[in-house]
Amino acid sequence: MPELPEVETTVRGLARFLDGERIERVVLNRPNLRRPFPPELVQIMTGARVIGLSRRAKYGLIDLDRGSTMIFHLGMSGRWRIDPEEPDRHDHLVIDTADHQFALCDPRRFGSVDLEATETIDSWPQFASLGPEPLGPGLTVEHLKAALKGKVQSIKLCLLDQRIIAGLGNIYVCEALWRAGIHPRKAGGKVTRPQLTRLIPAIRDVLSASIKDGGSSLRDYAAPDGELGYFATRFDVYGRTGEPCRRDDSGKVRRIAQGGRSTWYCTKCQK
DNA sequence: CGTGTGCCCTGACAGC
DNA sequence: TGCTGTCAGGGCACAC
Repeated sequence: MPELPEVETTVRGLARFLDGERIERVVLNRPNLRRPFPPELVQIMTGARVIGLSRRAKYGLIDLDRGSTMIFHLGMSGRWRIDPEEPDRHDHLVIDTADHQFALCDPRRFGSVDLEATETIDSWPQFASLGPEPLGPGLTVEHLKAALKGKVQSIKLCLLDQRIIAGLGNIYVCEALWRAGIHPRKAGGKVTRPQLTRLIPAIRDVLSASIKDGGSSLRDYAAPDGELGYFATRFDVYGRTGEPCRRDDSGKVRRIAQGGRSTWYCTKCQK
């Protein structure tokens, strides 16, 4: 379920227990997720100290004191379990520190784990082509105007494109388009300047609200058997097929398919 | 190049 | 109670 807010929440949660700690043991329970685990992963991580955790787009980064950074992606179903009471059959990678255990659990195995040099992390191919962070200074109307110029593809699919904005997924694209009053089928290149001007705070607000939500539910994760990666958010359109619009209750939420995935929007207030 | 399609994988749920 | 079909928050390879 992880989109940007879930990854951010996960990274913050991990940091509380992992930052500054020495990794005593790393166990791989299978050879790969989406890709094979890096061959040197266990050797490099074992005995290393964690010196920082951060997020880029939907990737979590764990910096080690050996000049390497472990990069994880949670795919569709990944999450970190902290101090699990019982092993799960989908715990594919397990890390032990002196005081805690961290299990990367991912039933669908669409996630990934990579190891890269910390110094050159920005030129890692998966990072080099990413667009600006939605919560950073790079997301501006000028950037969007330029990135969407001439696009005939729908704005919904444009916003899912990580090269245009990094970190948006299906839920928050639907929610942001609803907040900004933009029809998901509108061509990217035809979204007007006033709409783009509304879209940026719409994106920032919906992501910030979710992170805040996740952050508050992190309290629950303080328990030794806590799990990371899930939190409840109240959505305005996502999954609300047939229900009245929260802005204008004469509008109805409708579900359509775009690029093989579902989009929810209000038939009345999104133009 | 831009755009569209199908697939990787397991689990949850609806309907019969 | 099984079975079957559908869908799921992501990203990539591939075809045109």
